[in-house]
Amino acid sequence: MSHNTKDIHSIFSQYLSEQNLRMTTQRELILKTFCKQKKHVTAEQLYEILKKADPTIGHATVYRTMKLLTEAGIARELNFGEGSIRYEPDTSKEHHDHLVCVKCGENIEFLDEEIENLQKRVVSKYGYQLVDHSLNLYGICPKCQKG
Amino acid sequence: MSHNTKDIHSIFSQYLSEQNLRMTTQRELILKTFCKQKKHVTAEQLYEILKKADPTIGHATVYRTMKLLTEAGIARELNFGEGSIRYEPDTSKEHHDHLVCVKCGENIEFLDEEIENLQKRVVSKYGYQLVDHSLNLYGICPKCQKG
DNA sequence: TTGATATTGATAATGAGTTTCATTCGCTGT
DNA sequence: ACAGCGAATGAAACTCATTATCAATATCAA
Ligand SMILES: [Mn+2]
Ligand SMILES: [Mn+2]
Ligand SMILES: [Zn+2]
Ligand SMILES: [Zn+2]
Repeated sequence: MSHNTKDIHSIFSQYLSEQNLRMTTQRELILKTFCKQKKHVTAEQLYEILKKADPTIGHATVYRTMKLLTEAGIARELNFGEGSIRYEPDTSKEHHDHLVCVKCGENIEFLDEEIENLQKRVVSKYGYQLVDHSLNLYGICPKCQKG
Repeated sequence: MSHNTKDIHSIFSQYLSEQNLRMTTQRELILKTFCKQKKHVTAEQLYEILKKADPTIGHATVYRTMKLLTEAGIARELNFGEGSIRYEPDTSKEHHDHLVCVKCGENIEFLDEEIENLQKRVVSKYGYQLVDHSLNLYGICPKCQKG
């Protein structure tokens, strides 16, 4: 269920060759750096981190590559309504949704099988074919409730 | 449970006076026009509609007013990941979530009490205090499945 | 090694939304 | 009706995330 870096690298390579695209040193670096992140990062945040390893890397290349990683099923886009997209690895763990603190941004990943199943029930009730879903719960974390 | 236009107007008036703000002809027109909409509109779409009634109305006024209506509890912001915010009346019906067709944008409003309750269970499990939630299901509608 | 073509990074452009600011408006008291 | 003051407006400039353009460069199959 969980992939190591090598697996992910070959998943990406394969995706690229299927699309007649090429593996490059920039794409390798971005993939490696992205996978190392512990938190959900925006493209801009990742760009700042990448500049330390390669100061010549381009802004647009990071955006372009994150889009490719998403298409390849390696990254998942998260929209917490902040105005920018965050990314998380999509292959390293099971699907999950997010519980986000509106004060400090801290967030918890959860998976509720019952909710997942009920979502499927809603979708089929209306004859839709499920493609994706986005469930974000917004609240105040225990720490921020005190402060 | 449901409000008519007059109710909503007085809700807005009251909110404005509480905040030491003023009712204006622009705000009245925007409120009236917004409430007439059958679909979820973006501020930009509403601006285009409003220009027909008042060609002098300003872009910024529409954005500013939609924000006020949201604060007043009259409008609700929806984020379907399209890059812009849509608005729907928040007082005219019960809370609901959305099932959106990724092909044509058609969307269905649904309310699943079981899902709502399970969400509360998740939030309290982690000691958070629920503020809001956003559940969007993305799929392909029956019509688009054929095409 | 070569050549076709994909990729890159600098830069300009886009699009949603916000800020600024001089002018106008709404409201309260006269 | 009138004055005065702060709030509101519209035009235009601005911000911020993201995308498009394009000349120079890198990749890879032959
Ligand atoms: Mn996550
Ligand atoms: Mn709705
Ligand atoms: Zn917090
Ligand atoms: Zn459809």
